[in-house]
Amino acid sequence: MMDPDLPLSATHEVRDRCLCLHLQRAARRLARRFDATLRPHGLTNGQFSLLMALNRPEGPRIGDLVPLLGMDRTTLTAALKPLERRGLVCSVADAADARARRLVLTAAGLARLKAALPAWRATHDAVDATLDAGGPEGLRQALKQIG
Amino acid sequence: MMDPDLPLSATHEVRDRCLCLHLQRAARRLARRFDATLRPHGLTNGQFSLLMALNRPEGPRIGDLVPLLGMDRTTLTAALKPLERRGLVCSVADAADARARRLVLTAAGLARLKAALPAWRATHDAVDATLDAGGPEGLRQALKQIG
DNA sequence: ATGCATTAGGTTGATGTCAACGTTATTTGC
DNA sequence: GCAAATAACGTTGACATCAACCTAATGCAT
Repeated sequence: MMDPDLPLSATHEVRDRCLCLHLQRAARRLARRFDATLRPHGLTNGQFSLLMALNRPEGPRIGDLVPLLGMDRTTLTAALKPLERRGLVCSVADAADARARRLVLTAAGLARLKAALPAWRATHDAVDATLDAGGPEGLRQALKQIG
Repeated sequence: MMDPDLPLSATHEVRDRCLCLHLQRAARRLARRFDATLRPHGLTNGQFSLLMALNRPEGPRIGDLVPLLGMDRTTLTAALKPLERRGLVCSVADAADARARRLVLTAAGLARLKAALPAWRATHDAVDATLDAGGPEGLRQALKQIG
């Protein structure tokens, strides 16, 4: 039945060792956990991270967020649409560069963020506590090397 | 300008410490890297993992893959559609349970997998080599604790 | 100054992702 | 045996994700 060129051992190798698979799986599960925590506040984990990144003296441009969030520029454009529609974010033309737009938290967006912060912190502390080997900092370091 | 209830320090706390953000970001970047490696073979990283999981003596049911891939059951249903349409996977009714269906690699799917395996291995080895602190095994352990 | 590469961003199409809800089949409790 | 609970799966709707392709503005080099 099994193709000798693709033995079960290859399947098990991917299952047990593939960092891409392990990372995707852990990311999905952790995302669901944060999504559940943030749901009462009407935010997903990605929306929380994005909104929080806008809390600066000067609103960032889309391109500024790419290295921070690690997502494609066009993904960001799409992710902003529901937030703008819900009035949590608005974009203003950049004063110095007509190509760019600055992203700004609205009062509603700021209120949403402030309300959600304790939930994020509680879940985050709980996750941190489950990490022993190397501690959370070791994991963050390892993730930084991968990214 | 900045709301005193949501100071910059909170924003920096999320940016620097949020494991959810760090995990999502690393997962996106690594996914793009594997996607690029697998693109000549017409597969994404997720499709590769999924197809590889079907390489068993007896095709698994959808529910069997949920813990392995860590994704929602309905996500799996959706992910299978393009693969079935392209003739890489087909589903057959389970002999013992009329509710379930078994997922089976087609000959084309198997060929695709075999062809893609060296690319996966090369990229995977390269990623492994970039991890020093704790080594790849330490990271996998940490990810398992999170998931 | 002007031409051209670069940069910021948008749009489209395909796929990935999940919650909420519904259907059908199995199992379990009595 | 049969009713209720459970389990396996599908569909829908909303959002996330990226590659490929496009427009417009900036900047630099001559």
